Amino acid sequence: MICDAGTKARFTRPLVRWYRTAGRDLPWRNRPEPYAVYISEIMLQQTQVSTVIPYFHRFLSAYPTIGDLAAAPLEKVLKQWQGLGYYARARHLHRAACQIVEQYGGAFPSDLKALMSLPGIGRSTAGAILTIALGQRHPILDGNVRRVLCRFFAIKEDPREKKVEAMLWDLSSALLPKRLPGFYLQAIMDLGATICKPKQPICGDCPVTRACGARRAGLQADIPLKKPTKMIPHFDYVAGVILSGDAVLIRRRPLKGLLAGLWEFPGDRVAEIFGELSADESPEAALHTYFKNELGLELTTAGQWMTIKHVFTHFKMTLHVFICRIDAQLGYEAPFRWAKMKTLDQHPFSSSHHRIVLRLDTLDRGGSATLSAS
DNA sequence: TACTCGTGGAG
DNA sequence: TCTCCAAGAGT
Repeated sequence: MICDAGTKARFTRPLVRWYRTAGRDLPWRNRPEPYAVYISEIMLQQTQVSTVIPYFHRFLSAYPTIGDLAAAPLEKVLKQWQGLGYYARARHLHRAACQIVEQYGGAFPSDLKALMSLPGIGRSTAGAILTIALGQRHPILDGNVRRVLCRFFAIKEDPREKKVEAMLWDLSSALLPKRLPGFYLQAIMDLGATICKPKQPICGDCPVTRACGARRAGLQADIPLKKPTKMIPHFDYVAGVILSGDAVLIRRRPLKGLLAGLWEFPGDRVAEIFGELSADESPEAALHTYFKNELGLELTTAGQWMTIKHVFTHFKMTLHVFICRIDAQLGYEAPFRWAKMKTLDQHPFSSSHHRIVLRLDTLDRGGSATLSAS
């Protein structure tokens, strides 16, 4: 794919002109320092702008500088991240902040390779930070740029193919203007987000519609090539809300894997508790077996208390929740903990388990309504 | 290369 | 209700 000077001019000039009037006013654009741009770029990975905005404000308020972030315990950072998903981002963010403080004296690295060596920062994120915040000139290749370039240059091949991806990086690099490259990067991302959308692009409002290859060929809906949808499995999970006095039993998930480092109500996958062969056991029986095996606890539950359906990236979950009050508050060791009801919501929970926290909170305030099912 | 890793909004 | 998917990176 060639990109001569004329093509470049027909793309970048109208785009930047369009951005001057149609660009979005986003909070991190008022804070051009590397730290704020860094936080925004990490939060925006696979996450929509409208979701990120409130998190961005809260995060910057809690941790105004990279030093504040590095000094905070990981668990507090995860609490700030609660509900945003992809929690490895928060763990990497915290680790990277510590590294920047220790290795660079708290000054943000201004070198692409140095930045990319930090956890959670790939080529695109590093390029965006240096270009937008420091005025350097690096290409990016995120979902917006990939889609806009595939359409503008009418690339019909699969953009996830290594060869095509390399070509897109080259194009992204070749199109970078010498003047105000950071301005241009934000322009092309805005175009992808508001005009050149995945579905039903608004070609009539596009500043480069006349030179767009896909538009000319009428292939806007077919470019970029979509990957075939894959069936994802469904699993049944159980969780137990164990109350004793004014405390609740919770458990911290391991620091690797799904929802790493978050707290949850103890339980497991039903098939994991019984073994794969006996899948027809009831969730309630599974929960009893789990508590007997893990904690030597004989539960008495009165039917399902909540049912929570949740969809992860690669599987669907039905979470069967049971509630039970016990007398003795046994001193369980990590990763288990008895949390006072009032401090429960200070722990970071996954979205599905946080729904249990909220329900528990209304029950707690409600006073005597206690353990009735509904 | 292919899989893992969340969530909520839009249509 | 179902499907798609949003400023990717790590393994």
